[in-house]
Amino acid sequence: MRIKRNADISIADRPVTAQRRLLLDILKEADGHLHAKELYRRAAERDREISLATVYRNLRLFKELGLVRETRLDDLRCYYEIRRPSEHYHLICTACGQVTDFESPLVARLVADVELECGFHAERAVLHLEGRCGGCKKA
Amino acid sequence: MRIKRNADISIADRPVTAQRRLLLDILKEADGHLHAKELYRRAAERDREISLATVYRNLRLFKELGLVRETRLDDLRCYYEIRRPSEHYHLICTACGQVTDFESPLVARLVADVELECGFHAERAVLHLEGRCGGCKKA
DNA sequence: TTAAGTGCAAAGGCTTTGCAGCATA
DNA sequence: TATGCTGCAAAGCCTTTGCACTTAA
Repeated sequence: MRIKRNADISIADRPVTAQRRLLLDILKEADGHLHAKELYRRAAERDREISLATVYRNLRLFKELGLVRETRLDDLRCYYEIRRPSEHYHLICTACGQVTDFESPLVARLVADVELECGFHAERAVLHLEGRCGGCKKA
Repeated sequence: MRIKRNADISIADRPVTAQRRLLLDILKEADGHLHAKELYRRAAERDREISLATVYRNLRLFKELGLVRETRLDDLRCYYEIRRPSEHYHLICTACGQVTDFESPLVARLVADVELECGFHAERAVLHLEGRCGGCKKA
């Protein structure tokens, strides 16, 4: 066992262990859309002792702290990505599996419409479009 | 074991067993948003011998035939509902758990925008808004 | 000492699958 | 007989949890 604390980043008031730092680093490098096992695989390349339980525990922590966003892009598992200032959504190509981000001002309008018409106050919109990306459309 | 075939409805060219009929009936009555175990629970009230495996197998069949739509409204499980002619989306109240349907023409516009701007051809939009329904907003 | 984090293994919960028996043609 | 559906039980997969040990303050 070796837990190395690291003071140059902070995760709320929680201790920053080497594992946490490593996981956040990988999430940032990956630019999103990692599932837990893939994150674990990449982390294990740099720290052979890290465990899957630690990955899950910290993903949950990051999520609760708002550092990371969890989304279910398929029916198998959750995907995680560093939370960015602006909300975005996903395009999922059912042919090649590629996941791309997109933004649209229409989502905010839709949320406003729903509040007016249904009285429902939305705090989060989960939106992804499934179909064929530019490349696969041609093929 | 008793498999009773029933000719007065059809499921593509597949045999309509008593179990399939029962499951479709319950899905129709429920007006959507059932998860597999709840569907099983309700089915078992009328047919004590039906099995959870049959529920899952037939949900998958219905899904493949386009009779039923599967959506993950939370991270635990999938929810199933009879597919209706017009596409709709869901409002999920994080306070009381209530799930409501809504439609919006903005989704079609968004899909068109994405096709123009990103070259992505969407075949399905998965959209739900999480927040507080009218009742829970006041409380 | 006290509170918190970790690895390991076991357990949970949802879903799928293997198998033998039954149903229909 | 041949194909397809079913129930049951077991297995799969993702995720969480219990426990003992380690770390840091």
